[in-house]
Amino acid sequence: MKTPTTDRDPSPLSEAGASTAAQARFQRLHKILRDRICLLDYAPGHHLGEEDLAQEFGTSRTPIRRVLGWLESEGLIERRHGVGTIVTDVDLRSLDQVYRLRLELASLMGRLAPMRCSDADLALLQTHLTRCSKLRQQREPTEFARLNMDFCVALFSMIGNAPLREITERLYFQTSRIWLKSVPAMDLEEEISHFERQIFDVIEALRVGDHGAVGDICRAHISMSFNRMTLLRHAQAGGASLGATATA
Amino acid sequence: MKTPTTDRDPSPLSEAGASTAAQARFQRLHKILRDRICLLDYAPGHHLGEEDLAQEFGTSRTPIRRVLGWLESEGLIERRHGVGTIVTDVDLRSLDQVYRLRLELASLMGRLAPMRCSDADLALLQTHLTRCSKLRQQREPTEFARLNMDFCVALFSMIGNAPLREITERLYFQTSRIWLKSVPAMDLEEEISHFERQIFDVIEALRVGDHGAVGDICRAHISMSFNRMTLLRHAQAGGASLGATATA
DNA sequence: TAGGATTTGTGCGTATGTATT
DNA sequence: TAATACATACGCACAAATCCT
Repeated sequence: MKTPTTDRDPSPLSEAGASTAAQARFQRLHKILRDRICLLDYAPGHHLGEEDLAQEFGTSRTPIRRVLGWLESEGLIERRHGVGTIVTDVDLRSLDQVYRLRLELASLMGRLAPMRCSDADLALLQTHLTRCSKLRQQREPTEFARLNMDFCVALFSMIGNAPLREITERLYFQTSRIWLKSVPAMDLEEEISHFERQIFDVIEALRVGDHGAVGDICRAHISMSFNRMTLLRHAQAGGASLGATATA
Repeated sequence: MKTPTTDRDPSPLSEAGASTAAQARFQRLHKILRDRICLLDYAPGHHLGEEDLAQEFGTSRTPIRRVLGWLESEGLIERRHGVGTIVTDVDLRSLDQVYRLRLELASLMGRLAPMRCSDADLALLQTHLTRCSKLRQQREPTEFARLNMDFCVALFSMIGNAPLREITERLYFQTSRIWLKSVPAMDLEEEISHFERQIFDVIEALRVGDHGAVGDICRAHISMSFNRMTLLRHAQAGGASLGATATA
């Protein structure tokens, strides 16, 4: 009765509202720590002490350990007995395979099943477009990364195929830090323009009901973003200037 | 030095050997319980008591709870405070989305990255073919399901793209029970023939180095197996005979 | 409706493993 | 090399939640 039988709800995650207080706390702590990691508040290599977190959130170590176990399964942290819990490092080379897979999954986004898109969902995406316009003046990379995260989470939640939805979100959070890490050497103005265009195009595709196009748009932007960062890495390695022009 | 840098090892699972005793025990218990669930030794609805399992394996509840948490994230069990831990139910309708996704991922198996296939790997698949021939006489569904599991795990471990490898295996174990559950009303002889053909074709494709064909073969067999079970369900629902001929 | 039995979640002290001095 | 410091893993007792009588 609470959830449609065609939509399995395997994990204590899943955006479906938590029924118990314990599950609600789990989701809250998970989201907080995940965002801190993905927004580089906890940089790669940062040490996460169980005792410290327990004190900060007013619980014992036990619930903290549950959250850390989940973050470990998502590849965001690494725990070693006797050593500690540290935030995993991210770089383009090690996450190349994740990017290749994300490209293919993006194509399936709207084709495997129709997007679940209500008018309220479209309105939410519109607010993201508005936020993007405002951020153009501020030029704060972290806030821009947060907007990107909010938009992607909102969009992914519309994916009709439940397992594809979970996997897509999981892989997104595995790679999202790379962009923010690369920002200092990138053209922020150009990045904002690309992203604003993506939001606009996705909304347009959803409005006319072309769900397959949504996936194609996302795939194209993932691919281009990855290529921009790859070129950047080559430019840095080659000692070229960090200007707007990057030639091979 | 222990693992190539291009192959991330996020979870305490990952077939990579466990370095510590605790991780080895985790993997061992996880595999034992997972197999019991997927081979219907623990049928859907079966109650798993933490205290009982702790006693059986000679540990406290803590390591057991870690394993159960992982099995829950894989969708094989469900835990509820005050109620207990029960094995999830599986049926074709609720896992329809998983099947659709598995079809698409199968296509990517050998195309996203080359299969990692050594001579030893090929020899292992040959033993599966031999086991299949022997099982033809025995006609024991559970042993046949175990062979299918061993073959799939061996094949999936060759997938070059690491995240695709993990996801493919995860989704396989989410659906593997359905076949064994459907066996009593199916033509076992026909199922064995189909599977033997799949093993043979996969080995042939790997031998000639056509990695893309491996995925196509798997996709075709997943699709046909799903269709056979779907027809079976319709036949049962319609009250038709359970004979070999099933016409739409 | 209330109370007891059962089961998972939590809290905390201890054991074990690692790194550094 | 040995000892010390520190962090995670473990084991046990208690709390909270659910179900049945």
